[in-house]
Amino acid sequence: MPEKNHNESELEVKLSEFEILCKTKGLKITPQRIAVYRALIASSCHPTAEEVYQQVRRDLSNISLDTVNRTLHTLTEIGAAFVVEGTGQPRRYDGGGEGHQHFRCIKCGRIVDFHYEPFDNITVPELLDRQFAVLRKTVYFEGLCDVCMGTKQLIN
Amino acid sequence: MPEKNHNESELEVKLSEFEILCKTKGLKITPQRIAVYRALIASSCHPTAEEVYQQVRRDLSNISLDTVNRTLHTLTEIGAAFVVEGTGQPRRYDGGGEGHQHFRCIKCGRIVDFHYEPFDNITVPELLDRQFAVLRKTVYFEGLCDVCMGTKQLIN
DNA sequence: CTCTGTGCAAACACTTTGCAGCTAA
DNA sequence: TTAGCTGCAAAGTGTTTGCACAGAG
Repeated sequence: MPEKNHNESELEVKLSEFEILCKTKGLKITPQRIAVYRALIASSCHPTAEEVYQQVRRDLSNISLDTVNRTLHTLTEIGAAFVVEGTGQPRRYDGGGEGHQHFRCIKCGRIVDFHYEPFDNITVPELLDRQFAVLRKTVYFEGLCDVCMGTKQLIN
Repeated sequence: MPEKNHNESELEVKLSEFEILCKTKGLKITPQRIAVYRALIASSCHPTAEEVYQQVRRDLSNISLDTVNRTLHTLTEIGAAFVVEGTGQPRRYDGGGEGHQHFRCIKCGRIVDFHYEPFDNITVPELLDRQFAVLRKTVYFEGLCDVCMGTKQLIN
């Protein structure tokens, strides 16, 4: 699993914010939760539960895949993680950190991250904002990636 | 499955466009494909394969769920349908018609459609447009819906 | 006539659940 | 101490695949 260049302090900040969030929600702070969250934000891609599991195992050698699944789901519910859009199987997660957007190829399912400044601060429609608590705003594109377009042209 | 107020001619146009698309991609025009596509665009929500199946059965009483699944997948590949973002199980599909956006509750998974003019014509970043064929642009929000916020407050 | 699409059934992959022991607070 | 968490194993659920027949082009 590729890793990000997080500096130490940034990581610490995120972790303590996470612990506070857990406490707020009445969740206990367990080594497993810390490890899963840590692995998630350390990953630069959008790992599956399995991938997070493999990573976390390095520290907690006897954590179970179920716990990773359950924890990921929990993180998702408290807004500490998100399921990547347009997902097929297996589900892919995102630490929800820096602003970036996704492009997904409808043919091969590949997800390409990109960052486009103007999308960083989209305004939430008033109506929506009044009614719901918006935790995450994403712009999401779908279409054919370069590889699949190439393939297409060869076939047709 | 709730239905849209499509007028006849609009439906016809969509269907013939669909047939042309199929031909372009070298796909045969079968009653099953027509029926699935028809059911999909007639639905105002984001039906699951199962829901489409139930609908289609009214006309093609012995179509199989597998065919519906397979067809939905095919439509997805040719850009005639899309999988709704942030999907868990079961997958939900969208005919990709009118511009609208989605809000998804991270707690209960409910998907709320909304329409906000300014989001209708988002510009695709040049870099992306050069490299990929963007077929669909979506703004997608996640957070807590009114119901789940209410619940939350009662619990904590 | 040919080759793709369909229906059926079995196989899969991932996710969820139940329970007993464990652990953070 | 005690609610909540974890690990294990088993059960689900939705999706995919292989094959033979049927039907579109």
